Amino acid sequence: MPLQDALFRPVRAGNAFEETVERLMQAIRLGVVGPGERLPAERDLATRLGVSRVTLREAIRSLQDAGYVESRRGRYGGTFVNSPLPAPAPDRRVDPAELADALTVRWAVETGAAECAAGRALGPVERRNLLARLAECRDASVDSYRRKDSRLHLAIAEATGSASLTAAVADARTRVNALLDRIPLLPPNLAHSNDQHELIVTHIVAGDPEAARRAMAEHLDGTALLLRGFLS
Amino acid sequence: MPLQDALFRPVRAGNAFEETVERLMQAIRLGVVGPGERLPAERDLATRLGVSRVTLREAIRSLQDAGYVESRRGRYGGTFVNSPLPAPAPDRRVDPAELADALTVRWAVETGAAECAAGRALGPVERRNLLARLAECRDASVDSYRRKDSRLHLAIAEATGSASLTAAVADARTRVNALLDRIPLLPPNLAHSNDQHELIVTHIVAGDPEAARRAMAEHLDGTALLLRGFLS
DNA sequence: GTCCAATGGCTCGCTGACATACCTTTGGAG
DNA sequence: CTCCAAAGGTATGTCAGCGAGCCATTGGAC
Repeated sequence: MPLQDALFRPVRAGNAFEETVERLMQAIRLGVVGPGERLPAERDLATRLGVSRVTLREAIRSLQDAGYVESRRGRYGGTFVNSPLPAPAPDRRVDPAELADALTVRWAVETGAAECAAGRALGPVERRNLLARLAECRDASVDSYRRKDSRLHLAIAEATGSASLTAAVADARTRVNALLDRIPLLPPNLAHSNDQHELIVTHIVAGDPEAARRAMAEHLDGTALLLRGFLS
Repeated sequence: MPLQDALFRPVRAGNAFEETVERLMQAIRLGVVGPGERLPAERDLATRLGVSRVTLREAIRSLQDAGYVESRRGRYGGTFVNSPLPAPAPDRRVDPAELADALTVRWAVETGAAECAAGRALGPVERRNLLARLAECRDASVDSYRRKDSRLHLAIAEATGSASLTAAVADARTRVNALLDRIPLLPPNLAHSNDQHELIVTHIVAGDPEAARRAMAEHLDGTALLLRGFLS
């Protein structure tokens, strides 16, 4: 029974160390902490992540070894994200079930987020955040595009005011990004994406939920088609 | 920055024992394992949940103490869900932020699931499952209504074919159900719910994503309104 | 120049959780 | 009647992860 599989899924996705590495990688790959920027201090971060400082340090150490971050001691020191970032790990085989599953959740949570965000009265901070991310996306280089794109989508999720929904969008994007890393990023697609982004944000800012959701759905369908085309 | 709060959230929701208890309670409260039914065998369940049998047994023990299950030894023994179930824990204060957050995720994932399910070619098993749950819901007593209702909504999520989305819907419902337990369940609302359920399932079976989504949105808005009315 | 607060780096003992093995109970098969 | 497979019940040694404390380094404030 698949329902029981969904409910009796593992309570832990891995050991504390592995999950911590995943979280930090997620923050870096989604551009939440960009190249050159600093992670929160170890003591603070360990508390937020609910792991011991020892475990967090092991995780950071493995990111250092992989070339993602560098640590500096002393006051005003910290752990900084490298620029440029190392290339993602080499391709593994893609499980078609994982592809379908990831695209489905992504589609559900992101269209929901777009519609939700458009249905709320946005504060000036949220509105400015959206527009800033949109602009960054338009100006982004091919190298940084995936991160800027993710930041925009996360800004939309944030605009719903729901931390859980934001987290869900982040997780969904992380899974889809891992798949996107296996296919080429072509400038025409990129330009098309930017047009769609503009449309989505416009509808959200204008407070038109239906239109925002439709624009987001179309945008996501584009990526999904691309992925399915290259990977299956 | 709220975005970092969402990403640097705790890696563990509690210790292994607590999370295991939560999972089992979730399965029982959502009606995935109904009164009189048997949980999977300890060795099997421990493997699926990714915890040791010792930890699982501690969790089961605490459910026994709370009156939710009973264990019998010997072949054809096992751990069985009690009937009737004990009343849920007494009311605690409701955090308005938790209310808003829970309703937002629920709305996003469930409308997404409904639309997604309607957009797929359903197999005969899925179709029958949907209709069976719908019927059960209609015939349900006030006592068992919440469980049957949850089963129907989970069946819709299952019909998307995505295990992750199903899990997300289960989690969202668990949170919302915890809130619903604090307000009265009135027969008129129940009848109205059933009409909406029928509409939703009809649209899904007919393969009309837009309509399915709209019907689900309306259904969820009803519950949300009720909750907000009673709790804030 | 000196101080010091904030940061990363390190160590050690304690506890929760795990893997594994074995024991006990039960009810149907033969 | 006997046997035994499948289930719950128990005991033990090991280790990951934690908490807490201390050390080392750094650069701005004064």
